[in-house]
Amino acid sequence: MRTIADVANRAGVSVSTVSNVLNGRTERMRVDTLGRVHQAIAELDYRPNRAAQQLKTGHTPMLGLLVPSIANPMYGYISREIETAAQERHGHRVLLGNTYRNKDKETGFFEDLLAHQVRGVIVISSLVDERHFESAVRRGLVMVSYDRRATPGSATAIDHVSVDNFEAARMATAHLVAKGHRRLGFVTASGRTMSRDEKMRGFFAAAEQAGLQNSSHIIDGRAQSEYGDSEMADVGRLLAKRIAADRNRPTGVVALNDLLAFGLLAGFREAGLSVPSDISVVGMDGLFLSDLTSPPLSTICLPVPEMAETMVERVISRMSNPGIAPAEFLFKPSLVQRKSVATPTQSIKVHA
Amino acid sequence: MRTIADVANRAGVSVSTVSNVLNGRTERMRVDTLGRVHQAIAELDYRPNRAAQQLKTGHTPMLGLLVPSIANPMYGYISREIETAAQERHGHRVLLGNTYRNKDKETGFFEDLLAHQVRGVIVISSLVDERHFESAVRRGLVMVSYDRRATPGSATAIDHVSVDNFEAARMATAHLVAKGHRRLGFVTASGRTMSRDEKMRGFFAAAEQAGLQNSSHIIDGRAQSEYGDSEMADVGRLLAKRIAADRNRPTGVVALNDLLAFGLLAGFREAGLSVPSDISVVGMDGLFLSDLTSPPLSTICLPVPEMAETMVERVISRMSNPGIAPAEFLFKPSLVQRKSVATPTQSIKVHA
DNA sequence: CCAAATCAGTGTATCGTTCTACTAAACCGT
DNA sequence: ACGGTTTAGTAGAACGATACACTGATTTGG
Repeated sequence: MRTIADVANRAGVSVSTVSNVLNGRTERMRVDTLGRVHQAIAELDYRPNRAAQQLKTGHTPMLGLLVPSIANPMYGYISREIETAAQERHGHRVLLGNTYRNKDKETGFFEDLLAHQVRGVIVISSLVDERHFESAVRRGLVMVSYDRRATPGSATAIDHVSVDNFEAARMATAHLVAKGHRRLGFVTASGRTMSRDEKMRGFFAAAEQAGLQNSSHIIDGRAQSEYGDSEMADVGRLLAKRIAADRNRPTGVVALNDLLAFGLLAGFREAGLSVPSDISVVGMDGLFLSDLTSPPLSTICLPVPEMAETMVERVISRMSNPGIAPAEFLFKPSLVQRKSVATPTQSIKVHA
Repeated sequence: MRTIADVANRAGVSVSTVSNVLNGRTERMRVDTLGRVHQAIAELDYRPNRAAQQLKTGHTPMLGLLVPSIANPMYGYISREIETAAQERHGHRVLLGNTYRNKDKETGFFEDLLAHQVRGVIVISSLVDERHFESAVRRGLVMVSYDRRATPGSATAIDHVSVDNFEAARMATAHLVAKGHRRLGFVTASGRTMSRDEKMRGFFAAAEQAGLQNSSHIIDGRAQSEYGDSEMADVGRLLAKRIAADRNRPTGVVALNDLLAFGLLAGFREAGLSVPSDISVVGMDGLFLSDLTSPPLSTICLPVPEMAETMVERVISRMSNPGIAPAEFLFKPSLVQRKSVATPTQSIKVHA
């Protein structure tokens, strides 16, 4: 590895001068000196050692990114957008970690980031209890959290970026109502994420608005694990069978997310129920895969690239300017109608 | 941030001694000294500064991971297994990059890894032309490449870990043959990955073996981009329509990968063809999603966790022991039969 | 009982940068 | 011609760890 001293030698200047050109302090510098330094850098194919820079300056162009599981297509999508924005727009690399929604794994990742002097981290879809974030934030981590709302009581300085989950579920539910459904279900894996709670509230709000509070229910199933990707679909499949067996079942259901909806679609098919003629389904997320199911899934689409860009922009600007107060960013979801929702038939109990 | 000197002060020893306990050189050390150091570390909540360690030692417990797009569920799955193995079994963190199968992005990532003194990198599914790897390897990167075979001529010291793609496609094709299919297609997005070439060879080998070389064809379509996740499915959908319109179409097709197969399934459905009664489809990858399609996809399953573990084990051991010669690791795929393959009906041209 | 060996540490140069404080030369105005 | 500015750099002390070469005390062997 070449060092700054090699460059200085070859250019016939001091290391200070090389450092100055490296850091753009070229105002008081003769053009030919500048030229010689640039040439020496090129000839030696020199690149500054980040570890040394970091030791000296205390920071490094790197971001942490925590996801429950990168195998989950939704988190994969978000992560791609985040990494691309961080890299292309801000020159930052990203350090990825799967947390499996495990508190110790999250804490361990924060410790490592701190040890590596990485000061910015984006946390995707963690648990409701955010107390283990506090210590890390107090020790200097700049954090933006996705898919959670700010906790009113909490003093922890964290940015929150999220889709309006209440609105997302409300829209999905209202869509079903508009299509004539009067018996509704909200299908979810039991778990403890904040977005889930918001969505349930949105579902009930829409049901109530339509005067359907008595015929609207939560249908939930416990997943094997908390982070769910294949598990999420498994829960959907299982619940579909439970729903199919219920002679008083809803005519339309909204699923916690697309993955769960995929499981639902598979489960209904296996149970002999056809979507949408026997039962309507609407998902949430807007995965590209939701266009490929049978039938193509009507879903609530999230503005992922915009949210990703906001998250990256926030961590990076808050790192360089600690004065910026943490804020909350709520994005609007949108309904994409495909083929999994229809007007309910009268012959609902035909199967019972 | 606490430093090693703070710990030394509090424990009443020299920094050397603290460094010694940090690095496990405790043989010649009185238990009480060791105890005092440990206590001081705990009391101050001290963690060594990685940047300083790195500057001194020249390495850091970190790995690079390059994928075409982490939004692709297959790469997400592989990445999750890699990150988990690296972290849990070797204490290494992973630096992720999306390459979009772009040479400059790959090269840029290598440069950054080198600048950060990260010496190990796993490259997932890059292009056939690996010449831009050479310079990085020469400059010290320990590389393992996934989904490519070693290039016989090349002297570049790279490990290759892959599934036996030839065998995978051969198995898929043989499965179709065993079910009675006599007109076969291999559906692919045109692109220039090495695994694609291997798979095509496997397809033809199986066809020839069955004496079907004259009724077996490649069906390919150009994708919008080279890295394809949603694009891959789009190609499948498009090609499905082309196939459906062909009165002399194959009765069974094997798809380059599951994502393409998903597109195929959707496309056939839209074209009014039913799988498997009108046409059989077999995928490759064994994504968890392939169990959720309609019909559930018969596919060739890859031993992802084992391959991921091997990749991680190889980078890490080759980093610490440069004497180890690069090698090639070929894993065996396995057929998982689901519902997308059936015996061809006689009434093939019913639709034409 | 004394030299050699062992024990239990310690002093300090070093890794490759950054950046503040300094300086030597050239240029002014009077 | 002289002091003061400006210009165009340079010297060197950090940053926080590591590890080689050392040392002063204790133990051992003959």
